[in-house]
Amino acid sequence: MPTPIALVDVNNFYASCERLFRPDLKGRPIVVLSNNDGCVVARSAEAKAMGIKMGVPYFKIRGEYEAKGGIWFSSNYGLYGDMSHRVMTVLESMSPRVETYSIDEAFLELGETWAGNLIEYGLAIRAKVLQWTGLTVGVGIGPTRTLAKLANYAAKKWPQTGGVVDLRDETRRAKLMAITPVDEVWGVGRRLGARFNQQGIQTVADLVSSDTKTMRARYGVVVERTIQELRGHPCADLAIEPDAKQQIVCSRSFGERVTDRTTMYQALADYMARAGEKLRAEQRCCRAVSVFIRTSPFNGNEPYYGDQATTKLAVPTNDTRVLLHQIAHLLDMIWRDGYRYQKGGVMLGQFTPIENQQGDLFDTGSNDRLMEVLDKINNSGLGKVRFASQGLDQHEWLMKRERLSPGYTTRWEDLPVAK
DNA sequence: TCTGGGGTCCTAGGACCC
DNA sequence: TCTGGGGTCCTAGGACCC
Repeated sequence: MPTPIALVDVNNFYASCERLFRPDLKGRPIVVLSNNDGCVVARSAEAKAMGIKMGVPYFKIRGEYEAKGGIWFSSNYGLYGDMSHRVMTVLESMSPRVETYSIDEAFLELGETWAGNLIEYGLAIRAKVLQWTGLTVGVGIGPTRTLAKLANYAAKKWPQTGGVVDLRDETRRAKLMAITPVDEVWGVGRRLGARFNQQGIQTVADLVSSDTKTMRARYGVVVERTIQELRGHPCADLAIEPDAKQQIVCSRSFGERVTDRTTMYQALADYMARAGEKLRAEQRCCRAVSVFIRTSPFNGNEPYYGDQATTKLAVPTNDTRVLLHQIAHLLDMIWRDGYRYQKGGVMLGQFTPIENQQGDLFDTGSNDRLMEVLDKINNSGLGKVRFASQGLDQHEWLMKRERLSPGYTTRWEDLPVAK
């Protein structure tokens, strides 16, 4: 019998974070929008009940939604990141082995202390997270991560479970699977779901009872693993230590269309500087540097254009100046006049550890100190040092965030005041 | 007017090597 | 007449996740 695993996630995470500091919004529908206030990326229970769909462009629902009293916020990742950290800290106090899976989810290995009493354990987790952070979590328990995910789905779907479901019992599992659509399974997205349906696989039970060999031949090894996990055979361990990143991407949709090369260059320089910071935080150097630009794929009235260009550095680097230096010739390779660009970005890849760098014979000296000082200043919260190529203005126009909530937990000036 | 950002893994095919 | 087999690395594309 494999060690039981719990999947714990925060209900309506972003929307709950916003409401945490705005008790006056209790009972009101809340949605949080993506960057540029584009799509709906999180919904409160009330907004879900109104039928607001995940990922829908906000302008399509705005009129009706606001007429019905709906509230919206721009994404406040500083706030969500900090609240996430608090939740994870509580979870780490409840289990010695925790895998942070996303900003609002974690897998916990359940030790012997709690064996046989896992519903109570789940309830204890909920109570403690609520008391310490004010956020409500759901808990799904099973012998594999995929089953823990499924249990978590059930805990959300049926409130009478009290927010905790244990799927270690096979009879219970079979009952749930028989009534759960196959596309609720972790790893089955829209496309696979549609192909399964076509093949007569409608429920999770249908998938579990399918022939493994046939499924592997038809859909590949990922689907085979999913089936094994649904049968209770673990195919992956908990990833307690996150794997080193294999690529770093910094990209944004623009608040306004970009039509001149100089502006595009500044935007890319801005992303590149950010990518360099992330690279150094990972303690890595990179060899591959790419930039990409594209017009909107949604605008039928304009021709679409998008392309990317990559260069391989002779010597791996994490020096922002070297990275910035690549932009001009990469942009030359793909820039076309006459288009209204909607998005641009940079990518870094082919990483090597920082400590065993091959020295550059012709290098005039190490730049480590400069980058270190730069990062320290920029992380101090006291001010920002920028490269000239990023432009002198702060390009606030690059991203729209019309309704950004305060940094309640991350800025002294924004601390909520108790009355 | 208005459609996110940042990742992962797998597979197939081509280049290249011995 | 007749044209290997096995391996690696890289890239592009497709699928998925939150």
